[in-house]
Amino acid sequence: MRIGYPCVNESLDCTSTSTFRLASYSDERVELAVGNNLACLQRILVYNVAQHLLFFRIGSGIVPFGSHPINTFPWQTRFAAEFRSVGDYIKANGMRVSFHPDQFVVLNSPDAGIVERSIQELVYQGSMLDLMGLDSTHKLQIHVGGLYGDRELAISRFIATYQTLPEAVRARLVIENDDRLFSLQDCLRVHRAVGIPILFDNFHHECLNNGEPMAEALRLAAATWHPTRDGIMMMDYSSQAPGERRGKHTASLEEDLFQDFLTELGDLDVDIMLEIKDKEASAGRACGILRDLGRIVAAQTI
DNA sequence: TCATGTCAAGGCGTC
DNA sequence: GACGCCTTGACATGA
Repeated sequence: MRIGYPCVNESLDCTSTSTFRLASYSDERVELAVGNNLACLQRILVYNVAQHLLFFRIGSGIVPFGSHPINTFPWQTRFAAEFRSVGDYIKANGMRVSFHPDQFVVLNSPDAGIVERSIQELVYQGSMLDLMGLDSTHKLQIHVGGLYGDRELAISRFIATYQTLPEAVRARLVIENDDRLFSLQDCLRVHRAVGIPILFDNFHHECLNNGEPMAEALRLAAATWHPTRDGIMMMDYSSQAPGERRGKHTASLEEDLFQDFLTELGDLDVDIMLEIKDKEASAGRACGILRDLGRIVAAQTI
């Protein structure tokens, strides 16, 4: 079991997603930004290893306009050594990483242009994992997409598009149950059609479900992951922000709720991404709880 | 220097 | 049809 947090480290004075406006695009700015972003990503990973946080979601913006036609800078070759170095570090420390493309990636859109741009974005993000030399246990995480007033059609369009994806994307793509449109059961239908693993989100399941108890839902989702090809299940963990709109993520880990969740989890082995606003602070606390429970080993002193 | 508006990209729900 | 929300930081501009 690994614990992680997404994209941003609040303790370090750098960002791995620095960018600029499309209107001020230049190859020089791409080169500068990618160099800075990869250097910061490396620092974040070192920090994470020291804290024994071995799961990390890399931000989509490592390469500004990475899938936009304006970007013709050969960043894949220019930064091949840096990507490889990051990947080597990830492997050497037993880490696992993922990407979560933004909401603009909608594979089941009725608009062919949106689908094409979505595929290009997935190809871009998958190519970074390729450059890092990381296998198909490191994932690209998306939602099923929009409803467009017809659930059946929306699901069938996702399945049809999925079957046209490049193998490098398909091998890494996973779908996450969301909090408003596509429940775990919807994702299971997609899984049964094409074999795609389901990245389970406990908080979304609380918001939208078909009556499955949490423990059962976890096991249904975990069974969609092929042990060698996909690795153990990745999941997102969060809880409701007290007093806020339903579906809003909590600002800080509520330890009693996390303990309750671990009871539901039982002996299931998963990698947990804490989608909680204060990032590595809460991830560190979760790590401490699991260490006390003997679920993970203590961090190595370097 | 600081505050604030804005940024490639989608879709849903509300009014 | 317009707008806010998701979720979020940080770029870019103007005071």
